[in-house]
Amino acid sequence: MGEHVEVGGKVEKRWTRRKDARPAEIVAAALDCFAERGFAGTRLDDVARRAGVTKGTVYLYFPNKEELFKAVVRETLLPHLDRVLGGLEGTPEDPRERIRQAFDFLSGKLLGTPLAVIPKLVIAEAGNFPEIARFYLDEVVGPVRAFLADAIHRGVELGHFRAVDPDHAFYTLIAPLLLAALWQNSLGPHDDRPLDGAAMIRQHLDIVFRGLAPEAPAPGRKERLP
Amino acid sequence: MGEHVEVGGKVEKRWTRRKDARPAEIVAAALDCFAERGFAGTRLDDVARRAGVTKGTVYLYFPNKEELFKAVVRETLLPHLDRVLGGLEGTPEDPRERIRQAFDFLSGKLLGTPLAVIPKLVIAEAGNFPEIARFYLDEVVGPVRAFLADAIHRGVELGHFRAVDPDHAFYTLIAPLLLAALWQNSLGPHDDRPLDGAAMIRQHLDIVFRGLAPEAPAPGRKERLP
Amino acid sequence: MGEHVEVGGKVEKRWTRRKDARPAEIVAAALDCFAERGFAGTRLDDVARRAGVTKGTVYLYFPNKEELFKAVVRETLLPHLDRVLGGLEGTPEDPRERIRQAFDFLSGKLLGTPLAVIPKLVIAEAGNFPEIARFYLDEVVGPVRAFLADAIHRGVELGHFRAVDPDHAFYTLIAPLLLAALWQNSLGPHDDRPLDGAAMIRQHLDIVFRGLAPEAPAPGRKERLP
Amino acid sequence: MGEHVEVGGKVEKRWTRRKDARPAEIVAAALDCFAERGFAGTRLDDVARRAGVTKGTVYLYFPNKEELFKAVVRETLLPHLDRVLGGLEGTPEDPRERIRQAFDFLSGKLLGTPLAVIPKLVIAEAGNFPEIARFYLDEVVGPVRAFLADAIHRGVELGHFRAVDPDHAFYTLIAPLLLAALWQNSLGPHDDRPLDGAAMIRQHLDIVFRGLAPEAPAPGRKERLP
DNA sequence: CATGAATGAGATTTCATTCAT
DNA sequence: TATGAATGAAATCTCATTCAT
Repeated sequence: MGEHVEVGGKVEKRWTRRKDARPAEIVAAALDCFAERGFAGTRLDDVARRAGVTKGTVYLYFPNKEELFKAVVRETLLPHLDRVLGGLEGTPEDPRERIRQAFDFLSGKLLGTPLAVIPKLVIAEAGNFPEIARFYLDEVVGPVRAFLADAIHRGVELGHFRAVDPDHAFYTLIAPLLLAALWQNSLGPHDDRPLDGAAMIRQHLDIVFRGLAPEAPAPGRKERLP
Repeated sequence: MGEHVEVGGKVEKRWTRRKDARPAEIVAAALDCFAERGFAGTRLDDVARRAGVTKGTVYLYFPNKEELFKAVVRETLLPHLDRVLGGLEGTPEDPRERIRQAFDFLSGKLLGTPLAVIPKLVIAEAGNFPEIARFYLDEVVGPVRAFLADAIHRGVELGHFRAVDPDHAFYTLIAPLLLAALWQNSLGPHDDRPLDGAAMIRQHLDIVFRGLAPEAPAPGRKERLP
Repeated sequence: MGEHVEVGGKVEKRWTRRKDARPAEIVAAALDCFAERGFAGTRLDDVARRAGVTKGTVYLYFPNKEELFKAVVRETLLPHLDRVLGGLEGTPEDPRERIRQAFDFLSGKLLGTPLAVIPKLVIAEAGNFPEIARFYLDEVVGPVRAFLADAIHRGVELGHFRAVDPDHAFYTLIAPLLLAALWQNSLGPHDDRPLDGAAMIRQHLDIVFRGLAPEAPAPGRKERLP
Repeated sequence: MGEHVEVGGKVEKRWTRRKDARPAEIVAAALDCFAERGFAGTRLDDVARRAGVTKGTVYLYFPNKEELFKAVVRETLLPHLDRVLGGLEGTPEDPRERIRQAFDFLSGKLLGTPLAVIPKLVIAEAGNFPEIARFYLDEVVGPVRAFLADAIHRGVELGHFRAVDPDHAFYTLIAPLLLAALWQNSLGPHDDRPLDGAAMIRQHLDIVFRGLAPEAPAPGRKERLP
């Protein structure tokens, strides 16, 4: 048995000690695997190999597969949560601006980043991991829904929007963003027509803002849509 | 245990249940299991038990787990496909009516029915079953997208809609319906706020149709929105 | 892969169905293994091979190794318990006769039978299986101790024995029997001097009965010791 | 973490504990673990933790688990062997006194000391460690048996005892002592009736000595047994 | 000397699949 | 057709052992 192994095209020594880096590397590798094959479909051997370690090392940092899964969701989400939800707390008073800014943030943070696989993972495994489902509801869905529904609500109150149910409108607003994230990690790669998520989202907001505009052609109002 | 029982002096088959129903029962049971736990997370034992048969019987009708999975998706989809896609071929010339009618159809066929778990299943397993992914793209996504994008396109041409990209607008239209279906089979059960999918969809169409309406200045326009 | 396997020198078909026989065969095989190597030292593979089945079959009947172990102790003990403890309920009024008869029974049931490995097993694994320890105390040690201590007690009351502590005398009585059982399954096989357990026990009872005889040379008493 | 710490202005070795003590500490810790869980059931990690060191350190002193086990039995036994067996070589000519003194010694050295777990360990692992079995037979069982059997033999020759088989009588004599040691380290802790080993042994010797006493009537008899 | 991260062989356990009945 | 005992490959998990620091 040789003294060296090839990892990602690079020859490395066995027995390299990198305590601090390991857990994060394993979590990253696991995220990829879980996203590709789901929880049950992922073999710890694959996670280990992808992380450039052996199975034993995975168990050095995570007591079992289930805890690794939870760690993956949490760890992948947590560092972004503050920034994303913090990003929502933008200043603009105008509800449309608030929403648009939030969407810029969300789509920037979500689409095309590894974070985008999390929704798929959570949706797919909610049945097996109620704990994760609730965590995601509390920490992600809840705040985002609160922020957007509140913005819509204020838009209605301030006369920028028609009288709509803010909670239902929330789905109208958010669904295409989520769908784009799911698409990229499921059917997208098998589809021949590529989806330009950012462009789609731009037009989406445009349509929805017009759809939310007050009934009467409020005289003197200037709709500015980029 | 013998193959026959004597009932009232007559020898009868022990299992009188129509044997032709068996495969369908197994598929139905499998759909539930796959939807709950995913492909790899589902044990054939569970499928069998839920179908009221034994594992061996499953293998009588399906050569292996993978084929059972494909059968589930196909069989669950196929009997609806014609009706749904046929239903899309509704007559109304007015694009908004066409779309509205299609949505009535789709949400009626999807939300709250066992069919609603299919999208989740396909999204979750697309990585493991490219064949299924392509089948779903070809047989479901494609036609629906073609129909809706075409309706939008014609709406634009006929002056009912503003000039929008029909492919992108398709996502704006369809996303909340899909999201509702996913929600019901993943996070919904863990959320304390129930989602009234039909009501949401109604308002959604309302918003989108207004958002697609041509620029206001054209006087003499008759917006008819229920 | 051949259609036949060699089990115990005999060629047998694979896939022989013997539902009723299996659990007992597995328990018997496991008893041997556990007795030889202890709980942790026993590989389920060995148990399976010795029982002429595969690992999977073991798990068909026992949920895990621990339950198999408990089953082994219980099942090995239970069928003998009634007979052994029942055998204690001998009729003779004379305490010495009661005790002697009980010892005949116990040594007949214990020495040289597979039952003899149980004490070793229980002693060795009491630390890991408190449940087994208590079971053995309750079901085996308790009754035997009660019977013998009671016989001694009555012997004292009736004037057949000196005034001794029956509980302590119980150890004097029983220890060599137990030691013989332990010996046969541990050091005995490595010793060059074979131990004739039955003979040893005979002399043991002789010594102890004399040692328990009342102080004064009770006139007219006839000690009959074989 | 540096190898040195500054204490009161002076640089001192961080680990001031005598390094010579380490192996003994590890052996002591291992004895406890092996006694509790058996050889295979003991994790080197536990041994290390109990000894206040790390696994690596164990390997500094013992080439592997098996050697550690052998070392435990040997090291635990050896320092006592001389004293115990030496103690047996007591002066008294009277065989009963010789035996009683030996028992005082043995029960003092065995009961309630860490030495008492060795018999359990040896009995439990004799199957896996024939070498240990033979070592124990040669170094412990042999000398003790020789001493006691010889004492009994001489007792018979000198007319202090009846004509008995010394080898069998050896078991009658020693069994309760051994049983007490086993009991304390296996079932005893799970029993609600505590065993006063010393008291039991006292009465035991009393009974056995009486049981070995020559037949009353024959004054001046000299029993000679082959 | 001592550490403890990393290893990898081997154990337990699961479960899709087979096949005698 | 239906069963379910039996299989065996592959998964998860454990832990004695190694070695860079």
